[in-house]
Amino acid sequence: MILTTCRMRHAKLNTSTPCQTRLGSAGPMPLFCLNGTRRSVPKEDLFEIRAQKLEAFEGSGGVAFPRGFDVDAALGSVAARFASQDAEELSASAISLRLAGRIQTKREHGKTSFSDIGDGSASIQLYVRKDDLGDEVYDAWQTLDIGDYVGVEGGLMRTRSGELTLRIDSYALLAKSLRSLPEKWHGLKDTEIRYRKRYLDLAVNDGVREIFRCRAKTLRALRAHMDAHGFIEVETPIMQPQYGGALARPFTTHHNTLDIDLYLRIAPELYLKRLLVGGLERVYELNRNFRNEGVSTQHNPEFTMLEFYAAYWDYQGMMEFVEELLTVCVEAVLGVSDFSYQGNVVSMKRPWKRITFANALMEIGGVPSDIVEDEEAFRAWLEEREIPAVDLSLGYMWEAALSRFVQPSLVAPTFITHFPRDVSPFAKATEEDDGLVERFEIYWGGLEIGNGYSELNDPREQRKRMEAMAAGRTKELSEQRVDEDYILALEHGMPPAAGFGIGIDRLMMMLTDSASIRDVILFPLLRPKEVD
RNA sequence: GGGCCGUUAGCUCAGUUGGCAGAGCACCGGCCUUUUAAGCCGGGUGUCGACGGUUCGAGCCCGUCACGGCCCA
Repeated sequence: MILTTCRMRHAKLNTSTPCQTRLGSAGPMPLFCLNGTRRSVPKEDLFEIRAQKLEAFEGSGGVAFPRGFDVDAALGSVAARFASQDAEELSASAISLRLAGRIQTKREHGKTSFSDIGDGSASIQLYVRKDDLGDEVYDAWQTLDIGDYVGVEGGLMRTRSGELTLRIDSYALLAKSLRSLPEKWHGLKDTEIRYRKRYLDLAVNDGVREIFRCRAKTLRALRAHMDAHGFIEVETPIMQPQYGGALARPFTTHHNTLDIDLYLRIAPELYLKRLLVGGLERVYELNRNFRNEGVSTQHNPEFTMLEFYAAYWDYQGMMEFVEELLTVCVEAVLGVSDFSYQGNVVSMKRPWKRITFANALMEIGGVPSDIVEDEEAFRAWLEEREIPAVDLSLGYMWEAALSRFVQPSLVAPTFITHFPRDVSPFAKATEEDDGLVERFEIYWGGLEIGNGYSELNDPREQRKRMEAMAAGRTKELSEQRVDEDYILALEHGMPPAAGFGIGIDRLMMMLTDSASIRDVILFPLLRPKEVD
C-alpha cells in the first residue's frame, strides 16, 4: 500500500503564497573603464545568487528549511508500482501522490517546466504548469535551483513519450541548496574531490551509492552466516594499553585522567582469544584496525576486518568453513558465483585450490627446489632478482618471493598453506615439521584477502614466540613486547581453536571490481587540505 | 622514500612556436504550455595549484613547494 491515510504535515505546501521573488531583473552587471582597461564588476557568484534567493524567500515569509514532509512512497517504489500502467490507465485512476526529492534537472518550456527529482532510490519527472499553479506560485517554482530538496503533490500521468510523470498541483521547498552540484552529464571525475567531498560523489555519480549498498549487503550476509553457525558478535577494545596480534606499527594516543599512553589496535586477535579462555567458544568481531603505515591503492591506515574464532576447530576445518562462508556471501550479494575483477574472471566454484607455501614457490614462483629451504642460497636467488633480502630470515624471504612471483597469478580462489613458523607467531606448528605452522592465506584475483590458522594455545610456546618477536630484527617486531596479560590468560587454559580474519575492504574491492581501496571506503584518509 | 603524470570557470575539458583566457554543461536576462543532454537569442562569471626565475611579454620555458593519481620500494 503506497498511499497513507494519516498524515502529519510538516512543510506547508506552496499553493498560493507569493513568497519567492524572481531575481536578476536589474540585468547584466554594468561595465566601466578603469585606466583604459575594460573590467566587469562585480563577479556573479553562483553561491551569492542562491544566497540572495534564499534571503528573498525568507524575507517574504517562506520557510527554507522546514522540519519534514510526509511522503507517500520512495520514488523507486512508485516507479515499480506504476511501471506497467499506460497513459489511459493512469488518467482513469487519477492517482494523487506526495513525493519528495532533490531537483536534478530543470527543463523550462514556456509556461510549463519539467524537472527530475531523485531520492536515492530512483528519480521521477515532474511536470509543472503555470495554469495549474497560478502565476505567482509558478514564478516561485522557477526560482528553485538544481540541488534544492522539494516536496510535491500531484497526479500521476504519462507524457507523449511515455515517461511516468507527476503533474504537480502544489509543492514545498524542503531544503535550499546554496552550492551548485557537479554537472549532470559528466558527473564528478576529479578523484581528489570525489574522496574529499564524498557527499558530492554519492549525489551525482551513479554507481557510487551502489558500491556502498553492496558493502552493507555484504556485511549483512557475513553476519547472517556467522550468526546461523553459533557465533556471537562481540566488541573488544580499540584503545589498548599493549598492541599485538599482527606485525605492524601502531598509532598512539593518550588518556588524560589515567595519564597513560594507549595504542589503537592493529588487530583484535589477542582479545578475541581471551574470550575463548572465558568460554565464549565461537566469537566474531567486525573490527576496525589501525596501522601506522603507508597508503596505497591497497592500504588505508584504518581498515575493516571480519575476524572470528571457533573452539575445537583446526585450520582444516576452518578452511572448509571459510570456503562456504565466502561462497555463500558472494552468491547472496552478487547473485552469481563468478565475477570479474579488473579483467580477470574469479570463480567461486568449490573446492578451491589448495597448495602448500613451498610448493607454490616452486611450482608457480619458479624457485628451484634445491634452494627453497637453503637460507643463503635463497637470499642470493632473491638478490639476483633485485629483491633486498639482507635482513630477512628464511620465512620472510618466502613471503617476499610469494608476493612477487606467486601472488599475481593467484586469480582463482586459492589457499596457500603451511607457512614458516617465524612469520606466524600465533599459529600452532604442524605435527610433521616444527618449522611450519598450520596456517593458510586466501588469494583471490591476485590479492590476499584472508588469513587463518590453528591457534597456538600452549602458553610456554607462546611466550617463546613473543620473546623472539621482541628480539626481532625489524622495527615492527622489536617494538612489540611480550603480552604478559595474554600469556596469563593462556595459562588458565585455552581450548584448541582455529581463527580467521578477512579484509572487508579488499573483499569489497573484489565484489565491486574496484581498483583502489579508496573506492570502497567512504572517507579514505587523505592529507588535510585547506577548505576552499 | 624513488620514478612518471596531473592541477586552467561551479563541473567536464581544450589551449598551437611564449603574443588580448576558450568550449560544453551549470549560471544570469529574453522567448517558448508534453520536454527529457529540450530548443532559440544575448551575457564569460578566471589568483591558469602556490612561490620564485628567464623574457619586452609566461597558462605555456626553468626551479622550489603543495595536493592528488599511477607504478616501484
